[in-house]
Amino acid sequence: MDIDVISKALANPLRRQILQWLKEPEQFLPVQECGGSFERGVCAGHIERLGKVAQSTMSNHLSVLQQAGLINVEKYGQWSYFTRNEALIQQYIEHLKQTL
Amino acid sequence: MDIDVISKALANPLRRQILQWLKEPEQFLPVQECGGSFERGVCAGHIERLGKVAQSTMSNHLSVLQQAGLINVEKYGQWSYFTRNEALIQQYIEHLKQTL
DNA sequence: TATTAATATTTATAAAATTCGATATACTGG
DNA sequence: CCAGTATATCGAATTTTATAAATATTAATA
Repeated sequence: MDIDVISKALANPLRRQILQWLKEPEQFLPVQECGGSFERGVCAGHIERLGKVAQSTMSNHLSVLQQAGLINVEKYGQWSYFTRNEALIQQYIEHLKQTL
Repeated sequence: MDIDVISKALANPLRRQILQWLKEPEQFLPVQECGGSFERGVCAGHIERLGKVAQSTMSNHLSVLQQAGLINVEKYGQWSYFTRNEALIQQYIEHLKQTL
């Protein structure tokens, strides 16, 4: 758990927003467009359409979150499915409680 | 409580370190150099000596923390005494627990 | 009042982060 | 193999952040 990398990843409103989208995707996305469920997570394309930035920009944000360990990626075919890393998120909050 | 400003203030290792120094100053500073106690907080000069950066740099970091509301300043004579804003820090952690 | 000390502000510069278009890669279906 | 789709990476432009020297401000003191 790299506190510095995580803190920097969270120091951006869109990246924090992405984590919220991933928390309750059904609240933001039509489930039928995602193969009927979000079991595998949310694919990059859908996240891109929620944020109003270029595809490469969103891809970069997802990469930053991933490098911080805050989200996980699994690839199925041509899609990348993103999910929150709840364990690390909780660990980070716990760390802040102890050290901040 | 401006989450974005706070998150950005915390996205810097030295600023997080400053919060730690202010948490337990007696662990880092000789109390006799501070008028016998840290009741008023820690003055800028001592914080500057703990961090190995220029005076203006540290003053700027303190200003960023202050603008985020994470620390408070009180001036006595020519000194500025800094203290943690525990309430806001806890509020921020609580906010993360709810929204992150 | 002149001097010194503590801190803040200004200014300049360098480094890092953000954004996006273009391109590359990888997979799918025909 | 080719065309289309999804995603990642590269390169450049722009913005933000970090740093420090120089200067300004404010208070204490000789």
